[in-house]
Amino acid sequence: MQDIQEQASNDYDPQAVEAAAQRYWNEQHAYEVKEDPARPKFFCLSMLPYPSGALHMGHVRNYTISDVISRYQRMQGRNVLQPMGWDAFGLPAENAAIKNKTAPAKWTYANIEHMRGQLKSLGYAIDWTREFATCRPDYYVHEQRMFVRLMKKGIAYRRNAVVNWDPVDQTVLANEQVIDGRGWRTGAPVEKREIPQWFLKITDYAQELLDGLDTLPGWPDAVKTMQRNWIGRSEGLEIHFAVEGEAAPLTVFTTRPDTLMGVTFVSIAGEHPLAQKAAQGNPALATFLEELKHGGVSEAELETQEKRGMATGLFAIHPVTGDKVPVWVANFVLMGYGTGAVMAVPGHDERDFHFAKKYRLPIKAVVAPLSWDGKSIESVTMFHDTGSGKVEYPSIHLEDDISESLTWSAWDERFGQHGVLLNSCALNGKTYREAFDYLADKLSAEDKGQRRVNYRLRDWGVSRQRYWGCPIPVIRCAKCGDVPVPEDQLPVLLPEDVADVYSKGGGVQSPIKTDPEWRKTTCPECGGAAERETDTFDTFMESSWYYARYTSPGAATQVDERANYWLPVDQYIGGIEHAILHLLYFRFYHKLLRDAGMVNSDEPATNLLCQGMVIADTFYRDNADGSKDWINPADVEIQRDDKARTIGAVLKADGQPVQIGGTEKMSKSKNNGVDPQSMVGKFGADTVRLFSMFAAPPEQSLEWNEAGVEGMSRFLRRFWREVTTHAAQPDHAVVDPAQLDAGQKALRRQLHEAIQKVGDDLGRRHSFNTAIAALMELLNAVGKFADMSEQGRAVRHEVLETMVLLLNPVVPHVSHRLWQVLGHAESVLEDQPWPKVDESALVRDSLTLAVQVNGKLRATIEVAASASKDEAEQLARAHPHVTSFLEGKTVRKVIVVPGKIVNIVAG
RNA sequence: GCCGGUGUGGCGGAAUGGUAGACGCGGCGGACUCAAAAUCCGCUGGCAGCGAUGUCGUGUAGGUUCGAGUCCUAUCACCGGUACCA
Repeated sequence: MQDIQEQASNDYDPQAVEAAAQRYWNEQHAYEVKEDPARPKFFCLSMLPYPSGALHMGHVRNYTISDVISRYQRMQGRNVLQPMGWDAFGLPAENAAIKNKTAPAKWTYANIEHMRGQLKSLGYAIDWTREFATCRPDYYVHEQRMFVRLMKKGIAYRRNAVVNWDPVDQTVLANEQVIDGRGWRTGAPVEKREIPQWFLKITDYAQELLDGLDTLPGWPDAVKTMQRNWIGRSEGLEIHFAVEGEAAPLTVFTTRPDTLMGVTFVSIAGEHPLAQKAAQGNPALATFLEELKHGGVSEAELETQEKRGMATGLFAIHPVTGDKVPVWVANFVLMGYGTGAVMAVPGHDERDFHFAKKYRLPIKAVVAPLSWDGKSIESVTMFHDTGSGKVEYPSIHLEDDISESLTWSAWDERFGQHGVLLNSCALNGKTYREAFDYLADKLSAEDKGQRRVNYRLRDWGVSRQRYWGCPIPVIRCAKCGDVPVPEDQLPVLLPEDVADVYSKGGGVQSPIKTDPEWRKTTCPECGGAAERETDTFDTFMESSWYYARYTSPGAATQVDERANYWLPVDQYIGGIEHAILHLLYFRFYHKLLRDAGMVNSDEPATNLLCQGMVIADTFYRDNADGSKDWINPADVEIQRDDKARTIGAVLKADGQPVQIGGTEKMSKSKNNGVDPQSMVGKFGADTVRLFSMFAAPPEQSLEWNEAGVEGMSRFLRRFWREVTTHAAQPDHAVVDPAQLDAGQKALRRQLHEAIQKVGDDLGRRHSFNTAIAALMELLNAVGKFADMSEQGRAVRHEVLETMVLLLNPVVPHVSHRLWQVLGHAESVLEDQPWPKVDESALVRDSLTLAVQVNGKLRATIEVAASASKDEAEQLARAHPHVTSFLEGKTVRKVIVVPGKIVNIVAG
């Protein structure tokens, strides 16, 4: 006790406080957990980091949110699991290896060592005994075993798919490596190339993934909406168009069969076999198809490029009318989506409309809106193709109005809407639904089509032509085809010792692809010579099941029975950038685990929190050549005018001005990154944690600002001083509510209001910034509270002791020490129960009501807490500010919201 | 292009349809100090006014409501995702 009192009298020394607390937690194994059926469990999971080299503020934010929730939940009596691991495979390791001429494994392991130390300095309540790196064979062996089982089930299969090809480096490029249509390293124009790839049939689970979203009230609506749209369920018809001179029909999918009679051509993808065939005798078309191969494969690139097409010379037969319609190749039709062919209805589809106008293809109106600007429609003309090159557009004729603007000469949104059919023979007068059902029945009966549910979602391509990933456990045998590696031969090891390849300047192509020996093996079925698959898995594969592995450290199988104690995850936290891909694969893989009998839940996580980015100011100077020198914010001083507005900035080193470049995501390229480690060294982990929780609500972007960090440090020092000063005073009495005077009651009420608010903010709203603000207000209040009477000191003691507990989830090191300063034995504070609200302390004698006249605030009044609506109204109407506004007016209505406002409506 | 989100003082933000700007930063004034730092106290959205107070104000334009930062429609700007960055 003596040494505690001595230390307590000293100023707050974060380094000493944090080292002591962390040492104690380690000695106590405070955050190592086991399954305990007697207690409610809470699995708090953050997205595992990629070991890029150094912890960045985005990590700190993610893991601090997770830590605050974890510690709070444990104080609620839950058995909390908070694990950590490393998403250790990935492209950056290969890029770094090429640059540094070293092996990806070595770089990765060194980064993990470094970042683990950084994470530990932040004092997270993590069970480190469960840590793993996904690049280790004892992790990925389970992934390989699952894959060979999925092959046998038909969930994993191989087919061709298009990739970005760099013709100079002779490698496949990731979408982010394609910049303006060129390879980032070589600058060569990128080409599309079809290669065989492994896929997982996520589309078999499309409906379940869609329906499952309705069982996740704890997920943000934005994420669920994005996933719904991504899955993109649509109901429509599959329609077969016979092709003149071809045996096989052209199959299209449409959600608008009601517009079938408006089809004036059919569009197909450049890679479509029919286009390829047509090009054989058509040099112009062959050249065009060759041109379509330029550029990358990303949707953003494909969708924003100019819409282009060319006639194939082939004709399709309209399945109802028997008319001939031309078949066009169009660059916006993609082989990978649906059937690679679409029926074109330029009268009622915007994209087809623009395409038809550009290539002077006929436009036919077959659906009329029910009304136009509220006017009823008299008639709609069909198109006329005069044959002289002059095109007349269909037009709508309204009753009592003749206007040129109603033609199809320019697109109008209403052309695409449902309406009543016309110019469609037997279908005339039918609605969308009637036409849909009529055609579905008719085409099915004639074997020309059928009803179909289509999904936008495509199967998950898991092959990567890279080295630093989990080898795909398949053997290619000339005789037996693709044979899964037998389970007793797993894992297929990725060789880590490839430093030689890189030191010689190699590595642009995968070392296991360039090594003639690695692939050699024998076929497990026929025993003949065979080759291994040299592709590796997409790294989303590892990150799709890591959460489950945390529950079963050391298990010989992928997971064991412990998984069902911990799963599903109670709170998942990560960046919004993962809203679709990772979070969809994560949900999909959980269903694969379930169907393999390994887990018994349907969804992997019940609650999801998506945090925003960490951003910072940018500063630069222009170079003579037009490039920019980016300057780190730490080296810059802001200049202000007399109203505190920013007017400029100078470099601290030379005092000369620098340009201000706006606030952007922290990145190396803009040199606006702030190193968490240096911040911890300067201010301590608690201050860094406190700032990252206080500066913004978790789902918004957080602007790093060092002056703000200093403010947090100031708060902790004041809190420290307040507690140590109080603890140095003589013993305090116990609070006796009956004896409290008005000032003591007011402070105590503020405390209990804070308990209520902080609990709600941390536990339910995840509104950490407002919880901290409430505690700052409480500290301001206790700082002004000069009452040294016995009950005064007792109230102060209750406030400070409670604050230590309320702040513990955010600043656990400070709380750990101050708990002892307040006379308690050293302990794990998460085992203290969360403070309880004393309802009697919340009672108020009077309330402040806002008084409005016609919705505008005119006065505030104090009313007794027990005052009736009538009393409040009378008091409000008697207020002089109110009477002056009511002069000469008649009161028409008075709205009284108890405890809030009185609004007098007068006129 | 498409899908999702965000927009409030000089700045980060608060306000869960009911007093817009809590809390923090910055700024200004004061106390302490030989001085500075640290610390403490006070003020701080714009305009008008000595003041009481009035008036305007939540990207822009409309609308719903007794009452809108919050709900609806349109629009602009920025951010995230767009299937091989993680």
